[in-house]
Formats: sequence, C-alpha cells, structure tokens
Amino acid sequence: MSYTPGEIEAKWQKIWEEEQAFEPSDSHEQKKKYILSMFPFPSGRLHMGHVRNYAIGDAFARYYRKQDFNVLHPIGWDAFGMPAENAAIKHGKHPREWTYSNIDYMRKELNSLGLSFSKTREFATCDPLYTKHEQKFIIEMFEKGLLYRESTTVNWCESCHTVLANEQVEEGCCWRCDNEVQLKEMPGYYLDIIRYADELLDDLEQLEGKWPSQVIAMQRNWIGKSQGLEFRFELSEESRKKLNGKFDGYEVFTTRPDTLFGITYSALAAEHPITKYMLEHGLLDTRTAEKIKAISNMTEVERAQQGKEGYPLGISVIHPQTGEEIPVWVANFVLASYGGGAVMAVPAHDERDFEFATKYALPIKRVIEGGSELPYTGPGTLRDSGRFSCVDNEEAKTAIINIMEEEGKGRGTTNYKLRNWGISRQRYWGAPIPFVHCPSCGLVPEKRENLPVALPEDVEITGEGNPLENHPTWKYCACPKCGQDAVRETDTLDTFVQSSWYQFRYATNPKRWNEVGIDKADANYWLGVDQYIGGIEHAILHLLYARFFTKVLRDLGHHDIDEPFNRLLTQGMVLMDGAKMSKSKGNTVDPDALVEKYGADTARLFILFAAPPQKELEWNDSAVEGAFRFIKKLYDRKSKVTGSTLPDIDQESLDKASKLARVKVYEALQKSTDVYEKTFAFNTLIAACMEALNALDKQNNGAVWTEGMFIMLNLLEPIIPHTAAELSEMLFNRKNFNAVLEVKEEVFVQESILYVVMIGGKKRTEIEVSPSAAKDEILAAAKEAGSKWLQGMQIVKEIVVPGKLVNLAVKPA
RNA sequence: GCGGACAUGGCGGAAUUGGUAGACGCGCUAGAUUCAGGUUCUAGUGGGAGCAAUCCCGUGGAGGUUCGAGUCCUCUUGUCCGCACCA
Repeated sequence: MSYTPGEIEAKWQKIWEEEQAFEPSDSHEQKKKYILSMFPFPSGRLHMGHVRNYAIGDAFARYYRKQDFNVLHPIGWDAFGMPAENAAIKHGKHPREWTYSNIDYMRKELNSLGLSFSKTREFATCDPLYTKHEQKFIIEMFEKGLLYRESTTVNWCESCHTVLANEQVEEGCCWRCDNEVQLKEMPGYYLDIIRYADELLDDLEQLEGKWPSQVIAMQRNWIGKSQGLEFRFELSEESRKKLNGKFDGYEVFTTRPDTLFGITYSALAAEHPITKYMLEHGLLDTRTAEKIKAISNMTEVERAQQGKEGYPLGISVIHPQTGEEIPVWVANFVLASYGGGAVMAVPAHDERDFEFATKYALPIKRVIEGGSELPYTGPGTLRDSGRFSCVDNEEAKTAIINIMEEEGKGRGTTNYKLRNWGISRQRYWGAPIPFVHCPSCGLVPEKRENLPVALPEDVEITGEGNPLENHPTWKYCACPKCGQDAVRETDTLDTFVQSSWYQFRYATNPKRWNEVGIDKADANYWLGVDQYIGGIEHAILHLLYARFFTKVLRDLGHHDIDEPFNRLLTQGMVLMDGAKMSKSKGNTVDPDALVEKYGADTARLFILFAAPPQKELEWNDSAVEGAFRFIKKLYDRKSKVTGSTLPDIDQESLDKASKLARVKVYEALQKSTDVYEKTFAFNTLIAACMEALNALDKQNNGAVWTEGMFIMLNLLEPIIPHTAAELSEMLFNRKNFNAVLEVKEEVFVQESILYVVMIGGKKRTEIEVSPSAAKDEILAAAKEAGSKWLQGMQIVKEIVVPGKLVNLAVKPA
C-alpha cells in the first residue's frame, strides 16, 4: 500500500481530537514543560512563517510529552489591532465579525498541520473575558502609581490616526504603515517602565546563554543606561529679569563630569520650557523665533540630516564651579526627550559640541591632556580645572560628583534612553482604557464590578477620527465615585498590552478564567515558559513589554515569576528568491496548497530540514519533493519490520552492514537529546535519520530493521507526527512512543578501528587495528603502512589520538 | 559612530567543540526501468594533473599558536541585522 498523506493525516487528526490527546494535566506534581510559539494575529490566512513557527514549537511539545513531561502547548489569537478596522472600512464588516471569522478559518488551517495544541485554553485577546481582567490590571497599576496620564509631545501617525510608542517608530516612520511620524502635543496614558529599567537590565544576565545574544544586546542598548552627574545651571541675575523671574535655572545631565571646567556654552532643546516661554512672550527677535519654530516642527531624523543649527537666546547661566557667565543657545541636536532637554557643552571633548562651536565661533577650552587634535574624547589627565588639575579623568569623575553633591549643586545620577511606554491609542478595535473623566473627581477608574468596559457594537468605522469619540452615546456615563455626569475615556490600549500577559493566561486553568485573570498557583507551576519561539522582529517591543508586565504583575501579587521566557529561539524568515515572502511581491507559497499536495508531514519535514531554525529559509520546491520522497521511502520500508517490539539483538552475529546500520540508528538517537536541549538543529537530526535509513537499506536483517524503525519513528514523531503515528500503530501498536529509549553502547564497539595515518600533518593512508591494540602496535602498523612516505625522513614526534588517528611529525633525515 | 551576527562546493547546509572538511538533501552527469514526460533504481559529483596508483590546491584574505586549525589568537576585507546627535 502506498503512502496516502491525505487519508492518514485526516485519520490521526480525528483521533487526536477525540482523545483530547494534548491537554495538560491539572496536577502540579508532575515535572512540566511550557512550550509556546508566539500567537498569531488573525489576519485571514496562515503564511509560511506561521508554519515554521508552529512546526518548531510542536516538535518541542511532542518531544517533551514523550519524555513524560506535563506539557502545556497552547494557542490563541492576538486579535485586536488596526487591520481589523481597515478591513471594516474596506468591506463594511464589523471588526469583530472579521476577526472571529478569520480565527475560524485559521484554526482549521492550523488543525490541518497536525499541531498538538491544547484546545481548551484557546482564546482571543478581544474576548470580553480577557479584556475584563486586563482592565483590572490596568486599574491596579494606576492605583500603584505605575500608570499616569500626561500631556506630552507624542509620535503621531496620520495614516493610522493614532499615537505610537517610541518602540513603534522606526527611522522616523510608523512601524506598521511606514508613514512618516509627526510630533503632536496631546494627552495620553503612560506606564512607568523606567521604574523597572534597572531590573529589566540586570535580569538580562539570567538570560545569557538562553536567549540569542543579539536580542539581549538589543534590549541592553534600548534601555540605554548611563551614569553621570545631574546639576543645576543657575541663570544670571540679568537673565532672570529678562525671563520675568519665571525661571531661575535648569537641570542638565552629563556622563562626563570630568570635563566640567571645559564648559563654554550651554544648549537647550527647541521644546525646552525656557525656549518655549521666550517664544510665547516675544523675547526673541522674529527671525530667530521663526527658525526655532521650524526646528520644533521637524522630526528627529530631519534634524539629524539638517546638520548642527542653533541660535543664541541672549541669556546666560553661571558655571557651578568657576562662577563664570556662560551663554545659552538653542540647538537642534539637543533632544527634548533625553536628559531634560538641556546640555552643558564642552566643545574640546565632545564631537557634537565641537562641531557646533566651530560653526558659531564659540570658545573651545581644553581641560584633558591627550591626543593631538580636538575634539579629544579619550582618557587623560585634567588641566585648567581648578583644584582638579593633574587628576586622572576617571578619578575626577567621582571627585567632581562628590564636590557638587557636597556643595548641594548636583548629584550623581542615572539616565536611560528608555522612555515610558505610551499605551493609549485613538482607535476603536482595542481594549477600552477603563477610566472616566469626572468634572469634580478628575480621573476615576471604572468600578471593578462594571468590568469589562465593553466596546459599543453599533459603531461606524470610517477611518476618520476615533469611532469611540464619535459615537453618539457610548462615552456618556456617571462618575463611578460621585455619580454625577461624566465622560468615558475613548482611547483604547495598545495591542502590545494584550500580548504582554497572555503567557500567564494560558497557564491559568480555564475553569477559573471568569474569576481570575491569572491563577497564582498555576502561573507559578507553569511559568517561565521553557521554550519560546518567535520572530526576531519582536526582539525589543513585545519581549521587553512582556518582561516588564511580568515584573509588574508579580509586584501586584498575581504570581512570583521574575522572567516570563526562560529560553528563546528566534526563527529566521521564510524567503523566496532571496526576498521575504509577501503578497505584494507575489512570491508566496500557500500552506494550504502545500498540505493539499504533499501533506502536512512533508511541509513540516521540509521546513525543519531546509535550514537551522534560527536562519533564514530559502524556499525550494524540489527540496520539498526530496522531503516527500523520504517519507514515502520510510513508509514503504514498513514491510521490512519483522517484530512488534524492540528486539534483543545479538551484536556478534551481525554482518558489517547491519552493524553499521545500528551505529547510524543509535547515533541519531544520541543526537536528538542534543538537538532539543542545546542546538535546536532539527536539520541535523533529520539528516541523521536519513543516514540511518540509508544504512538500514544496505542490509537485510529483520531484527535490525525492526529496531531501527522502532527508534526512528520515535525520533521522527515530533516532526512528522501523522506518518509516525500511522506506522507506529501498524507495526508497534504505538508502544514505541512511550518507550524510554536508551543508547546501547555495545553497538558502537567495533571489532576493528580505522585509524587515519597522517605524516607531516597530511593524511596519507588508513590502517585497521584491533580496539585492544596498544599504542606501540598502532604506531608500528602506521609506520609500516606509511613507509613509502617515511623514506628519507626522520620521525620527530609520534601522536596517537585513541580511536582516531596517528600523526607522525617528520623532518628530512 | 556604537552594538550583534556571519563568511565552507553550482545551491541549502554538516563537521562529536583542536583530530579524515564537504555528512544529509537539492541540483547536475551517466546508465537501467519506462519510453511521451514524469516516477523509481544504480553509479558519479570541491578544483586541478594523471590511463591509473597517486599527487597538488582548497573553509573570504594575511599572519600566528600547534604534531595537527573551518574551529583558538592578532590584523584585515566583505555581507547582514539592530540602535543611532542619548550629552
């Protein structure tokens, strides 16, 4: 009977469904593994990236299940987000309807791949039950002072009609639609992720070796911790008067307190409060005012392209040590978002300050010895720095911070590049932010018993404005505190909020999904995720937010876990002709068509075989054929099996080919532990199985065939589960899936060992010697076999690597 | 500029952690089956010389350590990715 993937796969998918084969046990006693592939956005159809992601995850899940772990391998849907609204605008369908019908379709597609998901824990993040608990967490964060509302300059995407978090701006453009991001002043809700910056940074150490080093590096970089001195520049008397006494100084931050005596000017951002005040009160001449406004309207990217620009503000500050008067400028390179939007400028020892000072002919004062040219940013000894002259600059850093602290003028401090996470979005299809604006009570959270604050169903989505804002009645409500007329918040939560805690939701027993968002005991048992699999594109956004939420929810008492994802595998992209598969490029392969033609097992085998999972995978139709051929061959060899259990084999009685076949089979078995625990190189495990099958084919011993198939089907079950199950049932009554397979060392014992003979570092010939041969015997045999290369040579050194080779170092006699 | 990764046949990729480079698969060549193509099977397949035994060269490049280097060290070239005026 030939291989019929369609029938076999349908049969097994039905059996698994009926057996509820992949539900984890509720018991917390058993050893566990939590295997998680990043959940999909229900865009409509599966693409090859999904297939790769879930094929990898499923291999882990099935492997550990066979090792007798209690395995949690869930799936769900990251269901809120803009594409649902865009589809609504395009097709006139409600986002909810669009989303859930996509989920139904994609669930079928996932089923057809034979993935071993738990079915009882599936949910979509737009389910009211999920929103309810998320809103509760948000309120708890507000009550803890971790969430606040503030009006600031934000990144605005005009095409998406919404605010974006810093992490969602890529090269000045929207991460989703690539539209240029504008700056806009508006109120929004923020989560104080900076409060957790140190922990987020420090705990990266625990992930060393378990997460890709690149991802760890990217997160470190993104948090961007730097230490230095924060101090206050006092405005000169005259300048205070000029500013109508509204300001008496401002704070600056520097990582180079050692260069304090080299300050020759100070620069403010165009958005700095003093700059703004001067603009608003006509304290600047018209031309300068216009130039500054022009800077304000530029994005950071544009400013960088423009080159250094600035204008004197006609005010001055006092140097905190020398008492000198220092001119204050406004400069386009000073970022409002970092270090308070103001800097001290030391042109002699900072490249930017130097460039600016040169352009505007500002004084340059060297205070550190070293280098022949300015600016000099290296180490050295201080000069012209008062009592700190002649001190090493590293020592001076601490010394100057100490003096400034003693004199009450400044303090040693830490700054982060990381900004607080802006979580409000001006869109409909998201979780409403559960607050009410009351004229008397201010910002008030909705009452717990009224959660979830649900989205209105009768809504018109046109793409213009915020549909919640425009809804005729939805936002009008009573204040939860005082009962008077109030207005509901119409912003919804960033969808990254949902994906920040879903790993805890899966872990929570569905029986308790109504009363709790996260069950503490369940979470503590299942988390952290033992293997997380997903794309590198989430290296910062999702993975940082999820780590942050984990720590916050821990501190709110919902669990005791510090890090959500113990091990991370970032899969490479699926490419076609060197480019990422995408509908717009028309270079896609449809998973459904592939499964239809070859079956899910071939699709899974190919995808795991074609490249290591971390690397990009180039699609290759003929290589898919190759994967198909292997499965057919495996299926065909069922006729070679002569027994239904693992046979006892008398190694001595076997011929050479059979012995070799056993070696290959057991090598594959050895390999599998390494692959799942360390290397993730499924491609090499599959190659080892192919080698084993090739070697089995070269011999005809029924017992060796039986043993080989028994073991190989076990090894291949995580990869080609349907075919493996079918053959295993037919041949072994599925007993080989429960069996604990042990490597039999006697298989590797050979009656003669092949030694490579190297002479002068080059491979010359081979010798066969008995395993019991002494070193002298081996050397003698090697010298005899290599005699023709030894003529006229003197042996300088003799090396014998046991079981491997002999190397004779020679020189001309 | 800072940070990270990578470089091996025509292609995807192996190499037990310093020990026979190119496993496995694709492609290609020849033959067999079939003969319309495909399928399937057998043999070959890093480059060069040679009828052959065999020899020389070979893991981006140049050095070094070593009996022995794809693997370790130094320098260098190139590619990819992330961040980027972060004071």
